[in-house]
Amino acid sequence: MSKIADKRAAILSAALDIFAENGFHGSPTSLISEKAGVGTGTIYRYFQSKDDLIRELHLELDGKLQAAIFADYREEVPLRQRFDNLYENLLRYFIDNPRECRFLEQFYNSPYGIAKRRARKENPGEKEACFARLFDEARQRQAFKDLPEEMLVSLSIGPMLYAVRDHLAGLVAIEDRMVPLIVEACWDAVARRD
Amino acid sequence: MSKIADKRAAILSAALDIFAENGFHGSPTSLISEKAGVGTGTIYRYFQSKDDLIRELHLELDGKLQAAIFADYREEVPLRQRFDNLYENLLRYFIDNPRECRFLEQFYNSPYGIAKRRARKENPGEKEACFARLFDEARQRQAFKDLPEEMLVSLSIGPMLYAVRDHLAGLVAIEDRMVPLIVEACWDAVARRD
Amino acid sequence: MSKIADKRAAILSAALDIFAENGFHGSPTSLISEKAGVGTGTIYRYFQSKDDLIRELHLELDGKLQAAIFADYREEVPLRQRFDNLYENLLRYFIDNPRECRFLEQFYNSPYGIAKRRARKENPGEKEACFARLFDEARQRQAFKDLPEEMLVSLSIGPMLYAVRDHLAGLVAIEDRMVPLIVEACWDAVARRD
Amino acid sequence: MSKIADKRAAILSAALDIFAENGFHGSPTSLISEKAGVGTGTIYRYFQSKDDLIRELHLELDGKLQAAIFADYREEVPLRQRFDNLYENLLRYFIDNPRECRFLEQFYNSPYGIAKRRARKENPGEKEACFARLFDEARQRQAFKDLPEEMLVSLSIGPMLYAVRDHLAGLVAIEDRMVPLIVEACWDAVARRD
DNA sequence: AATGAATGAGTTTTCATTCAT
DNA sequence: GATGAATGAAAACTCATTCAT
Repeated sequence: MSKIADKRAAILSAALDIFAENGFHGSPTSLISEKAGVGTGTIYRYFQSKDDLIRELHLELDGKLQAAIFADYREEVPLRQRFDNLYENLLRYFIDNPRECRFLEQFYNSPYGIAKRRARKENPGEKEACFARLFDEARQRQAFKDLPEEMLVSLSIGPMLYAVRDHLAGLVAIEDRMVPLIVEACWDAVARRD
Repeated sequence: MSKIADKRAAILSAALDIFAENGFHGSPTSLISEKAGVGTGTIYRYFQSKDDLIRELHLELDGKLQAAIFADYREEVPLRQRFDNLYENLLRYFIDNPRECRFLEQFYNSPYGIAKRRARKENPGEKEACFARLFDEARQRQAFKDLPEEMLVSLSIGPMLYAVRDHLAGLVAIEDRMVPLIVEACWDAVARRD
Repeated sequence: MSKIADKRAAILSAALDIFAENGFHGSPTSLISEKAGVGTGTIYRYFQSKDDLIRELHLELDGKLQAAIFADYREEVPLRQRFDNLYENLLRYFIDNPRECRFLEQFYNSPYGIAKRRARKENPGEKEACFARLFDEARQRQAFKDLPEEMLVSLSIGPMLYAVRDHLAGLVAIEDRMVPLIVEACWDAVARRD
Repeated sequence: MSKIADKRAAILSAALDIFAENGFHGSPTSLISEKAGVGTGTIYRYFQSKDDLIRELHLELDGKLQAAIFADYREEVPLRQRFDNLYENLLRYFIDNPRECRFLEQFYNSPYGIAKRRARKENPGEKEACFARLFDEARQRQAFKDLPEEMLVSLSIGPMLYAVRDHLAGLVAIEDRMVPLIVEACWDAVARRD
């Protein structure tokens, strides 16, 4: 790891801490540079602006998140098993990485994130495609409710993300035994009842 | 409607517009007063500070939201009917009032809102109690999954709020025919499968 | 006393209280009108501006002060007796009227007061003339130090005003037995030593 | 002198000028920064707030003042000589440094200064102790009037400070030959008459 | 390349004054 | 005459960004 990468990484890590704690607007760049152990000007050698730093941080975290979710993904296993695998990975990643979760939550609720998601919808990546295939297959098998694919994604991910949000806010406690039940809730939300 | 209520209402409405659009921090009070058609100082005749304005706006909207949800609520109808009634009202309110939805989403994700929700958990109001009774009854009848009440609330409300969030972001379109299906998704997320 | 005089007097009294407590700049006119029990606009029916209110209040208090000092003044008694009489009256007035003292102290240290005193020097009133005669007589009799009259006034009044200032600030306590000693200090400051 | 000291000193000097002229409340920070030739934000790099700037400026000036007063002080010379030395130094310092005098006058009449003086009374520094010893010694020798030490300080300093105040206001002119007479007035104010 | 002092536009808030009622 | 709601200019202070070193 080069010196350059070190500084960049230090800035991103400090930014993550502080954004997760105080939000984008409650986080002066001076605080970030201080926590990162670099000069205030140094941020601007690695990032064009604070906004750019936020977007780059998102890219970084989004990559890690996808890697975590798809770490042990296998297309060939049965549908339900694939679903459970993805959602459990997602849930565990957020529980284990609260800073990342808070940042991403914030990001996707901000103008930055809304634009990003719109762009991604137009131009989906490999992982999104994988997700889409899963939901498409389920729909074709009549396993899911008769709703558009994007709606099914929202509905199935909602239970988990709300549970995590309240867990991180200290309003509920997700214990280990609850993990499968939460994943089940995600499936049940979109599964067709017989 | 008196003159006094007019100004206050104009400020609250302008603030709602602008907060929903730009977030709390992206909304200078000068923009709010301009949009409300009042002087910059006038905001401070009705609200002690910008923070106070945010909190008062929340109170206002929270009251309206609760009124909308419980508009036609009847304790005596069957459990599932009560559930469907509440969740459909909630969904329709947010679809019909996107500014309110965005504001509340933001509020409950901010330090203000997290504190508020903690306080409410300690000291629940009448409506919360009503909600709690519903979930308690369902659990006693073994209708819901074996999870703490708060977790069930998070899980059941998540599908809808995520669907609405994406709808308001323009990523999916909630059509009228989907409303019962979304409500069903909320129920299914927490219902016990036989 | 007419209604009109009542309101005016109420405003002046409230202003005195608040100026003495908080200083000119720490005293919003709204606070003054509230304490006076009148509308915020009413002040501007009796006074052209806040500055004007301050100047008028000064005039009022200055009149009262002079009346108090000269209440029992008699030109025909011996010099020293006249001096003691004036200075004791002054000291007692300030001890008994701390608000007035604080206001006047402030006033004479402000741009308003400095201009006022310059004007008065150019164009002395009856009481100033009386004072001047006293000091003039003393100098002619070689009773006072060889200094200009105004300087003698400053030197002789300084001990008392500093003692009162510190008394009102709570740093020293002027007890009754000290009054003659303080007056004596004023005399001694300017008296020629033999 | 480093660059950093330059800016700080420029701000303090500009602030002194403007405070002395217009008072604390009549001196916007924007005026200070403009006069100092720095940006508006720069003040806040060196001082936490305007209040802090005022307090720091006081500390600076108070230090200089004490240094000037005690520049050639010697404990071993006779009492009267020590007194004359201190008071003449004080007088000359104020005549030579009118801005400093006006600032300090204002400061000690403001809430800042009153608190400061109370604190100093509780917890006197080295110079105050020196002053106290002088007055104590004088009282034990029956040289001074039978009054508490603090009162003697007020009475003895009053003549000079009033004379200086009126001198700086342009109402009297202190000429060089008057200096010993003014110092004598200070002594006479508190000295016991035989 | 890295720094961090300096900047000034932009933000919240106050308050003397006005004017419609 | 009296009111007090409304005003907006002006104040203190913040912080993303620049640039000389």
